[in-house]
Amino acid sequence: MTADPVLIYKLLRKRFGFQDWWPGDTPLEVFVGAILTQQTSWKNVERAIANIKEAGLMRFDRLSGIGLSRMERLVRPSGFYRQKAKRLRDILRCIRRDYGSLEGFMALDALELRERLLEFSGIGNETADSIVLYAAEKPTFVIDSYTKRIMHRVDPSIDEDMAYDALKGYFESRIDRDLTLYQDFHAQFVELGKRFCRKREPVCADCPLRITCSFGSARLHGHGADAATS
DNA sequence: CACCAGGCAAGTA
DNA sequence: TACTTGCATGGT
Repeated sequence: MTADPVLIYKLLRKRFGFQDWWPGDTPLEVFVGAILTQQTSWKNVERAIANIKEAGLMRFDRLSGIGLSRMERLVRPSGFYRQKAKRLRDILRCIRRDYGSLEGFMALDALELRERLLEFSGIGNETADSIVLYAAEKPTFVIDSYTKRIMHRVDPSIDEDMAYDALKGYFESRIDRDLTLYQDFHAQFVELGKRFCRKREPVCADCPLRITCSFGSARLHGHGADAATS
């Protein structure tokens, strides 16, 4: 058993391949998606994003200026629509007021950008990091519930309730700060989590990665010899 | 029917 | 700090 992030990434990458995750057309689309996907399946978020696009509003100068009721109508399929509409609109207006454009805001360095994002109501740790990593494209490590669950199963000494910044630091101190690597690593965790590490998924105590026992042939955690060497 | 999905914030103790 | 509740739709 190991909790070495570098090895875990190699195994996941070999098993699932490069993910090319979150390929939004624009930084704004990624930004909007990051907020709308909170506690919501991506499928529903796609509907909301489609609504915005079809209305010709997926442009910062337009979306930051629409009314609250219209925003509510647009994002309704993503759930929590009253909260999300208000928060999204407030955030976009604030960025326009203080930075003029989304690019101007995204031009802040990663740490500064993260701090500014966390000041907004509606943006917490995971959403802030997702925006920095996938919209602004600056290397910061994203932690989500899958990451915590998987790491806990890989190494039970890692508490599933571990503080966000602590687990984030765990990865960032062990992996080179590379944009594509950080983006793909998080994507790999989500892929593994969705398929083999859901809440009620049985834990396999015999497997080095304690995820499940039904991984298929291209073994991630192989019972055989190549798990730790490939 | 219950439970979950790529969280967050506000309130309470 | 730690725990609880509200937010709301859609899928299994």
